[in-house]
Amino acid sequence: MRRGLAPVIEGRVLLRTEARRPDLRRPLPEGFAARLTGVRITHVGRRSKYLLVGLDSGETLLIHLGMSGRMLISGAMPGGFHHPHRAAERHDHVVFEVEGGARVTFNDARRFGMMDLWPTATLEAHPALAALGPEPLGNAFHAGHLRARFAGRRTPVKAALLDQRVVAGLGNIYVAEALHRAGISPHRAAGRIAPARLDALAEAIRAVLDEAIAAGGASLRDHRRTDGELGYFQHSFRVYDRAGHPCARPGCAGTIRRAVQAGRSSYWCPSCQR
DNA sequence: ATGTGTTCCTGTCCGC
DNA sequence: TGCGGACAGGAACACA
Repeated sequence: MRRGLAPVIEGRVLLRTEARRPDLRRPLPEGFAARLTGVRITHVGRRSKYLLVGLDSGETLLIHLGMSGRMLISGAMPGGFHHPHRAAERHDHVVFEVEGGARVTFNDARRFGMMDLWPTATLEAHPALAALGPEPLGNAFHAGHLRARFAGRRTPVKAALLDQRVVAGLGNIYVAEALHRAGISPHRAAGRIAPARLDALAEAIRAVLDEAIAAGGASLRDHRRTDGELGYFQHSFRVYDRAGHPCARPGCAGTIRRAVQAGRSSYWCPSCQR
């Protein structure tokens, strides 16, 4: 999403912002639309699952998509193309009009998304960001980090990887796919994984995320790219949403299973994930 | 401290 | 075709 938005909005002025309802999951901050009108977007960044839109007003707009949130670009598109604006649709909650003719619409059927404004100077102290673990694609994330964070923990590794304080930005799909690639059962206690297997896990996490980003994400139901197109990483799933199918690992004769852990579906191959 | 279960909201799919 | 129930990519919160 960041890669789709940056070429369209970075360096441009927000001419007008319309909040079509006062709240998403939580209330929008005081004066939301006014604070996002007549300000220039200096930078489009990301931390974990939060989009960070830096403004020359000294504030940063934080955006989380929740489960069903989309950021859709219309009007002036990257490369000088023009895509007609669409009529307002159900669940279009926030509309950004950008200098140069682009419009960005935040649509979120389930309204689990969030937006907030926070001073850029103290951004890392924002409650949603302060406790986050390292970026999985950054240098601070490696097997040694997992070893330290998993030490002594008896919680299933699936739950530990979904904990954003351990490593930032992994969701249910990418945890399932990474554990399968690393040959680790989602039920295994986090503190009982041999160091060599943590090497494989850290590498599997990076590989899954790299491939998923290149594919534009996974569009199972709700996810759309900023141009409205589907991502296609779902075609690369080896276990997620594949209960009853044969394991994709070469030479493995297992059958993918599904079980609920901590309220979320887990998918794994009992034969090659231990 | 560390773990699990519930909740927010709407849409879709499946079985009857 | 209609209806009820299960389920959905997240994360805050209550509680054991």
